[in-house]
Amino acid sequence: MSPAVASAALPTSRWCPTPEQLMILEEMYRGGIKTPTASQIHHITSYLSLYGRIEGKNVFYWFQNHKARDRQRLRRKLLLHQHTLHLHKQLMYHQRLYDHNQQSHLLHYLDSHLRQLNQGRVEDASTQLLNGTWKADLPEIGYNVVNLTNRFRDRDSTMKMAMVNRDATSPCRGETFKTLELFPIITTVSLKDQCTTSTQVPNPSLLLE
Amino acid sequence: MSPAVASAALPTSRWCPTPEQLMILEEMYRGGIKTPTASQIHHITSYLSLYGRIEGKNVFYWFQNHKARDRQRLRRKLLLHQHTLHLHKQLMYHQRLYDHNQQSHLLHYLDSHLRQLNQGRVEDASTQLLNGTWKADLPEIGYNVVNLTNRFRDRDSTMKMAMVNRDATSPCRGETFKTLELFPIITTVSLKDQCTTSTQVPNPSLLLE
DNA sequence: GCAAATTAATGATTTATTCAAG
DNA sequence: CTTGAATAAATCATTAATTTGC
Repeated sequence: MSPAVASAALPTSRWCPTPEQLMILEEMYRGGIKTPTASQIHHITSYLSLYGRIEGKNVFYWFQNHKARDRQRLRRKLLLHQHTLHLHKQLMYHQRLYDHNQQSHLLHYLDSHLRQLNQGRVEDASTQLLNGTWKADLPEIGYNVVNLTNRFRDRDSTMKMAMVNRDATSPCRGETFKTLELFPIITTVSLKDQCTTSTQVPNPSLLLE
Repeated sequence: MSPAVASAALPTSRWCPTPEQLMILEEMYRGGIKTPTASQIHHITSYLSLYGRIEGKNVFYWFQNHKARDRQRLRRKLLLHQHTLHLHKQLMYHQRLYDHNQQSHLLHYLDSHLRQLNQGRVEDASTQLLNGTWKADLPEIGYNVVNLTNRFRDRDSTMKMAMVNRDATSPCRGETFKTLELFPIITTVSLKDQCTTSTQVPNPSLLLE
């Protein structure tokens, strides 16, 4: 209970660094001193005594804690980053499902259109779909399909198995709506009838050489 | 079908920029030229002719396309960022549920312990839980509860309503396991009985002043 | 504004791990 | 393989900072 020998009234139970001491310690840490040796601790202590009461163990503990908490902060940051990556993977997976679903709808839409166009002819819509001749009939839709297919193929190829061998008109075993709820981002696939995409010759007047 | 006037055999149907041309074009684009004027196009074209066959319309189209695709990339990046934010919110929400669940288990565990300790006394476990006197009986658990409570409070306060007024022993309406699956981060709550916390004097030999 | 209560920060301690020497 | 020093990690405990209710 009684304070030590000749020390003045200092009932504080633990060291509380003065701002100057703290500043100097942090500067030293930044300067590269992470685990000071005994003699370093001794020197630092005697130097910091100029700014207030301090013991060697305080310096020792300070560097110990500071280093540990530095690492801790770093680790936490890393973990958060990993979380983000993990979530990003999930995002990609769901977007994949979502895109596939969009593509399915588009193909379905295309198919019904072709059926209407082709009624009476020998070649039916499915054949047209397979051999690609439908593009001539509905070029603007063709563009969108190609576009979607490309985007679909571009994504990272994990979870590939989830996408193959699926009926074009069936939803992805019910996961579609969950996806839409979770990620309400709309991949704008314009289906409006802007049939003016004929391959015209470009004619900006300034191109004449 | 036939090639133009005096041009040598060049059956290629479309312009294919040489690496040098591409580099120069990109440099110009980065330099600020997004939609070059007619004269600019003319100059660029004549300059790039040094590196390979090129026409004014190629330059024009290149800038047109590059600008558009730049915008597209930007838009995609923004969307992705929004996705990440959204997912991060979800993470926080689920972690919140997860933590609360942990806390519930801990409280339940604490409660049963106190019931055992208190059998025969007037003050029952629930009362002890409420007024805080249980900390004297089980200090090491108390610390963990406080710790968990702190972490629990730390999170962002969206979805706060989901957490309040919940029975300490009931799971969070079944969402708990989903959370655990999605985010397998373990909040290590050590419940071991280390009651040997006598305050020993630290003794690294180098600390003697 | 202030005082009590709560929360965050961090000093101090203990425990676990690593690694070199024998 | 064991030992022991060094130190990293985990934990405990106190103080600074803040929130909260009046």
